[in-house]
Parts: sequence; structure tokens; C-alpha cells
Amino acid sequence: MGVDLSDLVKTREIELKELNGKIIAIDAFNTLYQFLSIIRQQDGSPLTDDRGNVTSHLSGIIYRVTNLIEEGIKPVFVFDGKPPVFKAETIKARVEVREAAKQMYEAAKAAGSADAYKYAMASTSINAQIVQDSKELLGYMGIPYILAPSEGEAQASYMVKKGSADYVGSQDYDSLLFGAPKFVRNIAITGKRKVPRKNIYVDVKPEVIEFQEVLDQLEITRSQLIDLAILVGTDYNPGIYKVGPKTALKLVKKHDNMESILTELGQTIENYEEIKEFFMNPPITDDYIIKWGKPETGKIKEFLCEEHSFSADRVDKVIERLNKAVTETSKQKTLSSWF
DNA sequence: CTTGATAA
DNA sequence: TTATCAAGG
Repeated sequence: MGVDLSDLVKTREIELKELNGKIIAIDAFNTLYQFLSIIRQQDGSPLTDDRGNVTSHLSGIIYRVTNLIEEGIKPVFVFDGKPPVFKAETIKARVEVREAAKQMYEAAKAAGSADAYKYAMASTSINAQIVQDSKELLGYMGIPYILAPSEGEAQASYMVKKGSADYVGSQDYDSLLFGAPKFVRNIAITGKRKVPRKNIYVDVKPEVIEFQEVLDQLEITRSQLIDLAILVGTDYNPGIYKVGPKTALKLVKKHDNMESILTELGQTIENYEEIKEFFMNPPITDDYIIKWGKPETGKIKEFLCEEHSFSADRVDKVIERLNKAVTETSKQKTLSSWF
């Protein structure tokens, strides 16, 4: 998912405490995807309520958001709208990969194989019900969410540029291409992350990436960074065979424009002009209100316990933490108010 | 992922 | 206090 610039971009590890009082525009789909892929049982099956609906994301949201608010962080979730037309092939390819993984998962689960978990993760998909449930829970928790016209990452980046938020929150590097001045990865509390394909966990700290620092370090412009990403591959194009971040960096520095690069490589990139324009000037909206509200305790409890089979004891506990955290934060007059 | 229990 | 592990729905 997204462009992989991890080899090129210098990150700065921080403590979660450093984000106290900050507004984070969280890429909702990115976060939901993580919850849905990782919150599973040992055989790979997701958490479900007694009607069979998947509930992994609801568990992720209630605990993660409560933890963030306890840290004094103010989250606003940004959901994806319509993907650009030139994303169609990528979307189709991902559907096929997921379908294949789903079959492998079913087979592995039936065989009691330890591979079931990894195939289950690879088969993760987000549907309309999951999105709706997530919005409903966020609403009851008093957490604002916004619907982007197109990519959530683009809208979140715009909100940080504009000063409506302090950071984009996402695991992907795409917000750099959209020009987000600052973004933060790994905003989890436990600081533990499962390493892919292995049943072990490593410590992971939140890390901040600053747009201007990246450009300064690489000695390129935003336009060049976008060209670099397109050469490597983005959500909208597969990238050029055997061109990784380092080669791409050399190429954008050596040439004045993409046409010249592609001529040297003897390659073409489908929809290059449209993709470039999309990263430079994505569809965004100013039509949003960011306002945190008081949690609706009864609604949260009804939604999670009665509709989705959560344990009343656990939900009571997390609601109590949430209410306490919101009360604490709203007392701090130096921060913009909650209500 | 996060919690909560239990062990070290 | 810190590490490890099972369970959550």
C-alpha cells in the first residue's frame, strides 16, 4: 500500500507524550486496515459478534482512540471518498491478490496450518459496513471524522498545510507526496508490532517525518519527489522494473523532467500526467468542521455490548477511561476546547 | 492491536 | 517493574 520511501526518508523517533495537545488527522482507511489485518485469533479468524459481523476494527478504535486521548492527543479521522479513475487497475489487482489469499486462508484454516494467520492478514478487506460501523462508534465517542472528496491521505495533508491539524497520522509515506508538512507513523500505545510472517514482536516507537527536512536531505523539490515516487511505483502505477528509490533519486537529479528520464530508460508510464497532477493538486475540500464532543456513554455501550457482543465489563472500563481523559483534556484551557 | 493475567 | 502469552468478539 502506498509508495515505499522508507529507504530514503529519515525519521525521528519520538515519545507519544511529545504529541500532547496536538491534533492528528488520521488516515482512517490506513488505520482500519491495520486493525482488521492484525486483530485476529490464532487461526486467523477475525473477532466477530454473535451475528457473524467482523468487529476487530471496533475493538481497535475504542482502545486506540481512548489511549490517544489519555495522552492528550486530539484525533480527527479522515475517510476516503472516490478513488481517481486511474487507480482502477491497482484496485483490481489488489482484489485479485486478496481473493487468492482468501482461498489459501480457508484451506490453511481447514488444515489447521500455522500459515492460516498470514493468509488471513493478506485477505483483509474493508467493506461499507465496516466503514459505517467505524463512523458510528467514532460519533458516539465524540471523535470528529471527515469524508475526503477523494484520497483521505490527500485531504489530511491539506488539513495540516492549512493548520487545521498538526500532523497526518498514517503508516504510508503518501502524505509526503501530497505535501503534508509533518506526519507521524506508529501512533500506537504498546509500541509492539508483529514482524511479518514471524510470530515475534519488536518495539516500535512513534516517528515523525518532516516534509521540508526530507526535501533538504535529498536535495530535491516536491515535484522531483513525486516523479521519484512514480518511477518507484505508487498506488496509481506499478513503477519501472528494477528502479528503486536510490536509482530513482539519481534519475530525478540528473534530468530536468520525466520525459527525459523515460527516454533514457526506454520506458513509458501510463497516465503519468494525470498521476502527477493528482499528487500536486488532489481533490480536497474546505467543507469540514473539527469538533470534539462529549462521549455518549449509553450509546457506546448499547452499540458495542448489545449490537456487537462486547463484554460489558471491558466496555465499562474503557468508557470510564475515555470520560476521565476527555474531562482532563477539556479542563486544559491552553488547548482549543473540546466542546 | 490492546488488555489483563501471570511469571520472572 | 518488565516480559510473556492468551484472549478479546
